[in-house]
Order: sequence, then C-alpha cells, then structure tokens
Amino acid sequence: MKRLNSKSGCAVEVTLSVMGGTWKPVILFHLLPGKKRFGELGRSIGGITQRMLTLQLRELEEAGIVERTVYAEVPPRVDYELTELGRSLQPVLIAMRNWGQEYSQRFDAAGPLHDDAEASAPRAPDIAQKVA
Amino acid sequence: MKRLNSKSGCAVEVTLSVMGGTWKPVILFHLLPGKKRFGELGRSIGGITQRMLTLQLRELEEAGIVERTVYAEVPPRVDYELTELGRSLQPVLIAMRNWGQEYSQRFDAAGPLHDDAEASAPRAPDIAQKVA
DNA sequence: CTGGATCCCATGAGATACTG
DNA sequence: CAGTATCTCATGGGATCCAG
Repeated sequence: MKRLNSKSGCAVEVTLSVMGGTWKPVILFHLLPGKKRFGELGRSIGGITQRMLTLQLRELEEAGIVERTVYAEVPPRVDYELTELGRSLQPVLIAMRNWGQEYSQRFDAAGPLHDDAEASAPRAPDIAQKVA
Repeated sequence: MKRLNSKSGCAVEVTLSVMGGTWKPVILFHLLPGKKRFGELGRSIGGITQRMLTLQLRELEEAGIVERTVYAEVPPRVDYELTELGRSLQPVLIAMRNWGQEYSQRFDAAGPLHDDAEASAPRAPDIAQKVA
C-alpha cells in the first residue's frame, strides 16, 4: 500500500495506508485475542507464506501496530502482540468480521434465488459456495 | 484481491475478497452519501486514474455492491450507487474513517481533513451499531 | 463525458531452499 | 523455530491515446 496522503481527502485512506493490503487485516484479526508466536500465527491464518507473514509483520511493526518480542532462547521464540494503537483497530476488524459473517449467511443459507426476488437482490458472487 | 477462502477461518477474509484493495474502500466511502457520476467520483477521490476507477467499479458492480446506471443521453451520463448490500458495508467504512481521523489527529495534528461524506456519515457515536 | 485499448513498470505474492 | 534469500509470475496501477 502506498499513498498515506490524507491531503487528498478522506480519512479512510489513512487507515488503508496502515492496515491496507491482503494480509494485514487478517493478521491483525488473529492477533486480537492476544499475543501469538510466529508459527502459531502462520498456522492460524493458513495459506500465508512465511515470506509474506514476515514482510507484513515488519510493516505493521514499523507502523507501531504490533510489537515484536524476541526471546533469547533455543529454539528461537518470537511473539507478536498488538500495541495499544493496534488494539484501537479492533472496531474496524470486528466490523469486517461481522460483515463477512452476515454476507456468508446471506448467500450460504439463501439457496437458489427466487425469481420474484426483490429489486435490489444482488447476484450471488462466487464466494458463496466456498463458504462451507 | 484473491483468496476467498474462508475455510481457513475468519470472516474477515470474506469481507476483504469483496472490498479489499487500495481503491475499493475509498470508492465505497465516497458513495455513502448517495449516487455519484463517474467523473464526480473520480474528482472527489483524487489521485485515481480513470482506468482504475473503471476497473474497481466493475468489480464492485459484479459483487453486487454498487449499481451502475447508464442514461441514454448526450453527453453520456453514468452514475453509481450503493446497493442495499453495499450500504451494509457502512459500519466497516465508518470504522475505517473514524480510525483514520483519530490517527491523523494523534500524529498529524496540523492538517484537518475535509470529509465529503459527512452528510450520511456523521462522527456521532450512534454508528457503533453492530460493532460489539 | 465515460470509458476502452495499449504499453509499461512496480509491487504483491507464491514456491523453494537455506541458516542461526 | 523463525526467519532470509532468490526466483518467478500475476496483478495493480500509471500514462496516454482513442472512441461512442
């Protein structure tokens, strides 16, 4: 993500410049419950590569959203935790989760569309099926 | 955006698959107050190219988030409006805007942001809605 | 005015292998 | 375990020109 301009107008862009991108919101969401180790985080997210996890965590750390703690142990242990600033993103993340849940329910439980459906009835996007 | 997996766990990914990316949240945010024409949208966003605006709007349309209306006039007139599903994203967008505003205040106390979605997106506390 | 068509570059993102 | 280091490919995204 680029453009933390904020000069161009809306505050949404500021937020996006910090937590925008494919992985950051997911990572942050999985950190909401509390600190997690690197591998633990990777497993709970699923589908993310070590490389991306590392890169995104570094950016989040740099933005002051997460705190990285390295323990001088063998085997190595590193954990990541939301800072206070990071925790302040909770409303955004929760709103996202809530919408995703409702959206899934809407198209998962709805079944085939009635043809007398209401005017604003959206076409079911491709995600619906995968939502087991 | 890709990966509509949701099988890996969290609903956040579902939301991201619909409104993820650099421009979609900004576009949606600027559509909150009501329908806008193509050029109008482009101007209010600022910094987006016609190409990206078109592409992103097409994807949003396909996802059932925005509705595109073409008027058979000369000069051509096309406007975009949030569908009911699109409007249901408001809590997410507002949460993003709120966070961006606070963040800006915290670190950039100098520059006030103008907010053209103020009409339907008041900073009032009543937006807390489903954000439990 | 609203975009479609092209060209082109930067970055996101996956796969794999290697290391302190 | 928690990363680096490469390599590679796809996509995002910008610039410009053209068209109904």
